[in-house]
Amino acid sequence: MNTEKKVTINDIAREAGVSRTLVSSVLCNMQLGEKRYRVSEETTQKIKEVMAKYDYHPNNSARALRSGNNRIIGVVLSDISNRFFAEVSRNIEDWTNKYGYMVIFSNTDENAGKLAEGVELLYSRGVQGLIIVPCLHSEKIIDSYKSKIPIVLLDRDYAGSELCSVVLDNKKSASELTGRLIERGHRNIEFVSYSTTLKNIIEREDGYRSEMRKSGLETNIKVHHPEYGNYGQVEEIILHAAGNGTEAIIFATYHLALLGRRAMIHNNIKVPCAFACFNNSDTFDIYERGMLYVKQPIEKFAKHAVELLMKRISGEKAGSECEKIVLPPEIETTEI
Amino acid sequence: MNTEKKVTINDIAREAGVSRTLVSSVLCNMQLGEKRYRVSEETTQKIKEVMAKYDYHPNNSARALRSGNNRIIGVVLSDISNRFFAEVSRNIEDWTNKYGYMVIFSNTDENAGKLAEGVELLYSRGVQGLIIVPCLHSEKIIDSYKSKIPIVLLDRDYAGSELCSVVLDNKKSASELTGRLIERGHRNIEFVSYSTTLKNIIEREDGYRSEMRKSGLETNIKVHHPEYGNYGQVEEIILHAAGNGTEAIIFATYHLALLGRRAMIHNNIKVPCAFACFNNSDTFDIYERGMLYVKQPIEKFAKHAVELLMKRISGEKAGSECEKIVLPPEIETTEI
DNA sequence: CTGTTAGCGCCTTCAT
DNA sequence: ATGAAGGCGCTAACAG
Repeated sequence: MNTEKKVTINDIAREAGVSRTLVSSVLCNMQLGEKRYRVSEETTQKIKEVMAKYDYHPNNSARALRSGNNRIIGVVLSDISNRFFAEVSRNIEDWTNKYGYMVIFSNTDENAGKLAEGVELLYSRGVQGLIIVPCLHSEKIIDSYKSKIPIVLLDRDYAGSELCSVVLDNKKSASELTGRLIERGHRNIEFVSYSTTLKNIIEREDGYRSEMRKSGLETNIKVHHPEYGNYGQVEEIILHAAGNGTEAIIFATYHLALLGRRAMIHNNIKVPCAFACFNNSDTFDIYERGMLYVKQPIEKFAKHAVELLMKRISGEKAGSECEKIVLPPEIETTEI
Repeated sequence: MNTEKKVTINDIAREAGVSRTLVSSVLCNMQLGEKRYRVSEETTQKIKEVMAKYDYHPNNSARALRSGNNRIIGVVLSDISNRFFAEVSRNIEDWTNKYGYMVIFSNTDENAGKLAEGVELLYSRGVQGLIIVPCLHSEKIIDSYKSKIPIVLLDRDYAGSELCSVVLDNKKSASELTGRLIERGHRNIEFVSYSTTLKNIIEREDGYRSEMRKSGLETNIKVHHPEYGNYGQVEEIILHAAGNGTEAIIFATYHLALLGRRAMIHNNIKVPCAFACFNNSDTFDIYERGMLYVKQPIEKFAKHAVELLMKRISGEKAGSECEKIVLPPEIETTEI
C-alpha cells in the first residue's frame, strides 16, 4: 500500500525552490477565501503546480497539533438510526462542512451512562465543540463539561442549563395541534404520552391541556400514560377510546403513534377519526391521508445548532450568556 | 473558556517526578491490555494518580502525528438520513468503536461528483481507511484511490473492482422472493424496477426472471422500468395491472414500493394481492400484514465491512487479493 | 513579499 | 526499570 513515502511540505518547498513558510502561506490562503498571507501571484502559482504534481496533501494531525484546532466537532444524540435524528445528523453534517469542519457522532440510546461515555470519548479525542441531545438524568454530566468545551444543546434543554440550545416550542406545538382538531369539530380529544420528567414531553401535555381549557373543554381532557414501549397498554387505551365516543387522539411521540395505529389496525377500529403525532414519516404520508402532525423544522435545528457552536468555538464572547433558540411549530397535514 | 492551559505529558512527568517516557509508557499500556512496556507497579500507580488529579487527556493530534495513525475511518454512502443507511451507519459506528476508531461520514446523494468530493475530503483529512457505497459512474474515481488507501465496498460492488466488498446476494434474494410468491399460488407476478446499470438492481431482475423461468412461468414474466421517481408511470403500471389479473407485484426497491403502494391506495385498488420490496420499515410492518420482503442483514454488513477494513489497515497482506463477501438473503413476512 | 527560527505534544529508539 | 534525545509535519512569530 503506502510504499511511496508521503510527500511533505518540505518536499514541496524544495521542489519549488522556496521556503516552507511560503508553501504554508499558500496552503492557508487556499483553505480560506484567498489572501490572508501575502504571496506573489507568481510564486503562488508555482507552488500550486508543484503541489498538484506531487499530489501533496497537508498532514492534518500536524496542522491540528500546531494550530490547536482539528476542525472536528462531536455530536451526541439518541440514535442516529432513528428517523428524526438521522435527518438532523445529515443536516448538521452539511452545515458543519460549510465551515470546513467534520463531525463525529456518538449514540446514547437515551441512556445517561452511555452519554457520559460518549461525551468523554469525544472530549478526549479533542473535538472543538459538542452538540448534545440530552437524555434523562444527563444534566450533571453535561454540566461538568461546560467549562471545558463549547456545548450547544439540541432538541431538548433542561432547567438550569446555562447552555446555548435550539429546541422546538413543544407546548405551542401541542396546543396548536389541539386547536386544529377542535376547529375540525372534535371535542372528545384524548392525549397519549409518557410519565416522564423529560421537559419536551411534559410541555406537549401542557399544551394540550391549556388549549382544551381555553376552548372550554376542560371536562373533556383525558390523558393516558402507558409504560414506555408497552403495546398492551396502548391497545387497551385504544379499545377503551373506541367504545367511548372518542373523536380524536393525540400521540405525544412518533413511537406512540406507531403503537396506537397498530392497535387500531389489529382491532379493526375506525372510530377515532383524527390522528396526530409529532413527526412526519414517508409511510404515514401514504397511509394516513389528511392526518395532522407537527413537522420538526429539522434544517433549522441543524443550522442554528451549528452556527451557535461555531460562534462559541471561534471564541466570540466565549463564556458569556447562552443563547436559547425556540423554534415555532409548523402544523402540517398529510396529502389528502 | 480554555483559560487554563491544557496539561501535557510534561506536566504529568514533572509532577510525578519521572520522565516523559514513563508517562508515555503507562499511557500506552493503558490503551492496550496492560503490559507492553515494563513499568514498575509503584510508578504506574503514582503516574495514574497524577493523571487523574490533573484531568490529563493526551493530545490526539500529537499522537496521530507521531504514530501516523489518527484512528479515524471514513464512510461514504448515499444518504445517512435514508433509513437503510442510517441503520448501517449506526452499526458501523458501533463496530468501529470496538477497535478504538471513530467514523466520519460523507454523503453522495447517489451522485458521482459528490462521491469524488467526499472521498477526496476524507482522504485529505488523513483517514486510515474507507468504506464506500459506490454509486453510478463512480468506478473510476474509486479505482483511483485504491492504491493510496485501504478501501472496502459496501452494499454494492462493480465489475472489475479489485476491492474487498460486502454485498447481499441480490439475485438469490429476488428469486427466493419470487419462489415464495409462486408457492403461495401466484402465477401472474410482475416486476417493477429501474432501467439502470447498477449491478444490484440488475441482479434482482435476473433473479426474478430466472425463478419464473425455472417454474415454467416464462410467458408470465412482465417487467416494468418506470423513470426514477416518476410517480405517474408507476401509477399507470398499477392501474394496468389491476385490470389484467395481476396477482402480485415485486418492487425492486423500497422507494418503488412506496410509490406503488401510494398508487394503489390513491386509486383504491385491492387487486394485486401480494406485495414485496427490498427492505423492512416500521410502518409497512403495521400497514401491510403478511407482506413478504427481503430483510437486509444490516448488522452483518457493518460487521464484515469494518472487519475487512481493519484487517487491511493493520496491513495484513496489504496489497494482496481482495475478499468478497456475499451475504445470503433472509426472506421475511410482516406480522399477520 | 519571503526566509529563519522555534516549537506544538507525543512516541521511540537507544542508552543507562 | 527508567531517562535523554530526536523528530513526526506544520504554523506562528519574527526578521529581513
